[in-house]
Amino acid sequence: MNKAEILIIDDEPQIRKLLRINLESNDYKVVQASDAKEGLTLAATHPPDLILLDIGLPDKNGHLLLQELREWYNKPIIMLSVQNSEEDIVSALDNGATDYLTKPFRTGELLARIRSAIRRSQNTENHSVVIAGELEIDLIARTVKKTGEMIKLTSTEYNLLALFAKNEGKVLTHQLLLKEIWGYSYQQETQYLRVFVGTLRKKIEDNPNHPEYIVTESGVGYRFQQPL
Amino acid sequence: MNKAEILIIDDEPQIRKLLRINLESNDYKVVQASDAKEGLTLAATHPPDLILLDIGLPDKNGHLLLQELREWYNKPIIMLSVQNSEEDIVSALDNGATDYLTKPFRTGELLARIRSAIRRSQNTENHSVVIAGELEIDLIARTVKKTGEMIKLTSTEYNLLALFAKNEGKVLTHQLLLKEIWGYSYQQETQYLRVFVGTLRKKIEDNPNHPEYIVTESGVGYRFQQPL
DNA sequence: ACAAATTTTTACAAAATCTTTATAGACCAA
DNA sequence: TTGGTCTATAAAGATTTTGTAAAAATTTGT
Repeated sequence: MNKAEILIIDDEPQIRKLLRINLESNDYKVVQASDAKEGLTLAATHPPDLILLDIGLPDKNGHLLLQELREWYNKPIIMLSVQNSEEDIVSALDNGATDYLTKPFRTGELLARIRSAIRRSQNTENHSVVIAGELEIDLIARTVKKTGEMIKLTSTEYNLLALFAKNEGKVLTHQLLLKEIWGYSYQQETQYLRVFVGTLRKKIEDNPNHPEYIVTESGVGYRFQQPL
Repeated sequence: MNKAEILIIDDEPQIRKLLRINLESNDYKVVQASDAKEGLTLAATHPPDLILLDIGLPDKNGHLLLQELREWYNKPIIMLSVQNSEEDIVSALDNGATDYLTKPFRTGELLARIRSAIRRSQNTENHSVVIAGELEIDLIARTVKKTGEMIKLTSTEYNLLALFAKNEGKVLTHQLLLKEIWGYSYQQETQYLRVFVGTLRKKIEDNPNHPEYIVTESGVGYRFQQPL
């Protein structure tokens, strides 16, 4: 199981330090930004599993940053703020924030709310094991088996296959795939997809020249499906 | 869009009344229970879209009821409690509560958290499928089936068919079709349409010489319709 | 710091799709 | 019937998209 990655966007060094220590000791990988600009860049180049976003940033209002992030980022965003006004809370939640905590917060509660948010975002209506033909993809254990045999995948290969498995039968566009796996700013790098779909097919298809699991939809993207 | 239904499980009549009035004036349908037993029965016989669950119930601890509900109910459950202890909050969230608010709560915030929870839970199921005769066009998965068999279409063929399907029964002019599929500057290229309507008919019609799904309206355009 | 594993680039071949051209048929009005 | 307009189909050609191998760069683990 890979560590979940959390991006902290907050300008107060003490808060960042407090958060980092608590999160790392709970087995999260932490990335930090001290202003909106840096946060946006980090989120776009390397999408985290959850964002902790302070409202009072020096260079941009947190509500605005939330809206900008929500244009393409759909994993959890938990807002932190010294503001306890109802207006702030309602606005944040209606703009797509997953949760809202007022500072000072209790770290145990914050951690529980983070666990809850990540759990829900991974449980998007999918079973923990996806079975397609001879393939078994265990989304909790992060393992893949074919006819019972374990298949060794690199991290990126697995992430790609898991995304496919969660959307069995649906076409996933190049852009969606790139956005989800590599990040918002990689949407033009379709060559990455060709390479990684290629290596995945070599590992999971009976005949990589006539793929049955990952089929290409020319000009659109790829589709993961039950073999015929 | 039907009204979302909310089940309130709380033993204090004043709180129930306050909640009911607020929720109903925000266009929710409200069902009420005053103890755990009644709540469980109501939830089971007529599953609501969201449950508001008070922790301090007379006949059973709310934490326990939460666990029992979560064995089968996977829509949002928001916990309400006079308890503000971190232990309570963490326990509730880790047992699958969607959110936790301490009484007295601000109704605006509660309503925002309810909207947020319902929005997220509904995001997972919106399959729109157009059915015409033997044809099934799944606009999300981007698949077309005829008598259950998948039909392989190229990107442009699919785009064209999807546009037809979204406008079943209506005549679509050459210009509109060309503009939508190829772009504004292709409005004179009616030959494109002849070619692509031709290939589509070969793939979806029983007898392409006597089309039933895509009929031509000479001099005007084409119409997609239910076969007679 | 080094070796191994993985990801990112680059280059080119192969396949699929789209565009264009050519030809023929259908329909209608004079 | 005849000429004109609109439509259908096949097939060649041009273009775009995809697949694959392998080198270069980066990351990871020891």
